Amino acid sequence: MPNMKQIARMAGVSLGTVSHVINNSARVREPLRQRVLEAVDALRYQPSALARGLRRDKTNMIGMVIPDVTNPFFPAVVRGAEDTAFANGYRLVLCNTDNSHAKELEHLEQLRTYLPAGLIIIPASFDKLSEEIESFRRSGAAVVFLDRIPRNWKGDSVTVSNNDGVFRAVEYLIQLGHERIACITGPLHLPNAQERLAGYKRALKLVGLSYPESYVRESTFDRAGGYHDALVLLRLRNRPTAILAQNDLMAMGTLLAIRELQLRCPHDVSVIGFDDLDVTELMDPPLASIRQSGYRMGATAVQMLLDRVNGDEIGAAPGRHRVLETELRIRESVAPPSAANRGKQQSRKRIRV
Amino acid sequence: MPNMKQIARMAGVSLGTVSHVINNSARVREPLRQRVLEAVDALRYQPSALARGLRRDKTNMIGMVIPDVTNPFFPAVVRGAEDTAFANGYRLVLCNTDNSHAKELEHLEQLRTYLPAGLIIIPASFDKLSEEIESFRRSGAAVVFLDRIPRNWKGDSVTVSNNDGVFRAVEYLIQLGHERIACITGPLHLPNAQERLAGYKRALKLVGLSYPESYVRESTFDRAGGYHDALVLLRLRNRPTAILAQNDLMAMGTLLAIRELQLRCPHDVSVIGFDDLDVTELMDPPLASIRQSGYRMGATAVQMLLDRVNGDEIGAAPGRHRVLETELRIRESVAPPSAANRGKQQSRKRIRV
DNA sequence: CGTGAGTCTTGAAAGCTTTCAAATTTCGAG
DNA sequence: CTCGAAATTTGAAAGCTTTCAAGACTCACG
Repeated sequence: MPNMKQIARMAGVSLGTVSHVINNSARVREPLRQRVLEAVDALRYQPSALARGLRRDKTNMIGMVIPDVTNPFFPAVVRGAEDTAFANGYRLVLCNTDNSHAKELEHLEQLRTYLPAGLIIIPASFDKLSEEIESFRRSGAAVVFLDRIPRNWKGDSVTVSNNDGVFRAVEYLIQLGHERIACITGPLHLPNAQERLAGYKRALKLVGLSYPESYVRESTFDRAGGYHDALVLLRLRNRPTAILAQNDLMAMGTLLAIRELQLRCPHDVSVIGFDDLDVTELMDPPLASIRQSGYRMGATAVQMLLDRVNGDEIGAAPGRHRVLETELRIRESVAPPSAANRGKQQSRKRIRV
Repeated sequence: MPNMKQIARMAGVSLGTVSHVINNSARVREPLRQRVLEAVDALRYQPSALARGLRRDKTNMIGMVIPDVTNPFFPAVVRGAEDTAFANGYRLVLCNTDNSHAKELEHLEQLRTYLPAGLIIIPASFDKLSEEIESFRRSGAAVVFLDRIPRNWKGDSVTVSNNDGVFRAVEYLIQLGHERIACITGPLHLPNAQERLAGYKRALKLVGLSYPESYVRESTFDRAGGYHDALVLLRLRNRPTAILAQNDLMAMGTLLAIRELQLRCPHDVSVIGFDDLDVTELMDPPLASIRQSGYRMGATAVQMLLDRVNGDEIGAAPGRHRVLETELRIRESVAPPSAANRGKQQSRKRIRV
């Protein structure tokens, strides 16, 4: 591991000059410049990122804090982030929180000691997070929230149009003739779950469809959760003819539950998910879904972060809030309600919320 | 961001003492010790990972170099690695190479300047890699190869029993009565693709089943590859009754191709994949697969790496080569060949390889 | 009370880079 | 050829920790 001193000696110049050549931080006359570059080449010198970070008070790392790479929505986000980070000379430190506040905190505290250029975070906790995040910003790191945004967050963020996406999906179901539409939500302390639920309610309200309270079930964003709550919904006396699951994993669980009860999708129950994972088109039946591009979210977040880092004044400009579009992808898991199920038509009245 | 100097002043001791308390690197009398700890608490002091790494010539980071998180097999590996890394106070820097040598090299060169404690790598290139890897080891980092191992690698590694896994799967197909068994392989410059192919050949040879050269198709480890080569196989005059795809993505592509040609799985063609991804049981039909646990691979790799790091002499002990078991998971995509297809029985003769 | 062996503490050096003020060189003009 | 301004180059300091040799204490023992 050669260092600058060796380069300086070999090139017959001072430390400062070597630094200037490497960083283009000052004009250096051509002959010297050449000698330095030759030495760098000869010794295969690479500056120590540690020493550099120590001196500059900032490294080229970006902390990426997510709940769990194993959840199939997140890898695309990570990839989008890593690609644009890499393209700009930055590296990603990946941290899984499992939605645990304690783990999140530990990751953040540790990350901070590396003086990363910034932080992309899909938060696990909301209220208690702010102090640690503030401490990050004070130390000069740019912070971008992704997918889930704490209410009082004033900085940069990237989300998708959760409300609208679900609204259009439910609207579509209604147009097909569905009147008994249920919704399996994620944990309602998460803003994105709330927004998706709001979109559901908005669509029903618009046409004056009512729904029993039992049609909305708060669950967890995984397959087991979807499976469990779908079972409950499907056993209701007044069984829904369509189920909107707030993500694809829950939708998969719903399909399993339907199969288990010997019902058929879409004949007996239509299902729509959210995310539009790659695999959903291979399922039985292929799953309709509200598409959001994780890749674009990750890429956008890092881009915003780098804009901040390269911008003149971190924290000076007001926070930007990017909202990416969603897109409804209809597949075979959705169909008009069958004659048998359509029977007990309900009168359209005001929704009770 | 308080530093040690401030702690020292506040506690009325010297820098050295603070360091000793924090690292337990020397006995410190209780009263001083207390004062230091109080100061640490009061100022919420955390040592700078950069300065520490610079001084110690080693950080608590582990470089994780993989082809692509977006490939559904890898997230489990990453997660397994991150979990055991985190549990031991280490952090993961994630790098995607897209199987490009250039990207791999750039990642490695950059990583090295951070003096990571170690490196877990699923290599993209093989021959040309050794120099950079050697340079890593010389700088004191432990290196563990995962999943794909260069021929001449003498250090630590983790793989699965590729050959055996495929052998048992093909054996199973043969027991069901299949005689026309095809194989879609990954790129054959990859050791794991070679091993899986060898397992296939071994099983056929054992019972003296021959197969036309056209039954082995080298493809890419993704859905598009599987789809494309399955189409070719399915259009052969002597259509195979079973296809072994060397990973689940290719198996999914195969299912798509079968559907596209209006054939039925498993009635017309049985399919077995490799990996046993979570989603495969939801597919149409549920996909049989040779299971390998990515999580365990990742966790094992980091454990081996940390053993090295904590061991006395890095590089002293000979390389350990862990081979994890695979397990055949039969699902509805596999059935005995139908009567119609079984017709043209072939005489069992020596295989030609 | 003096001494020597331990036991604690300390301060400085080292690890590698960036940056800044100061020193040196270059160059054009007179 | 000389001078002053402008352009380069330099060396030291700073950033924060760990580690090591050396100094300061403690304490039992004679």
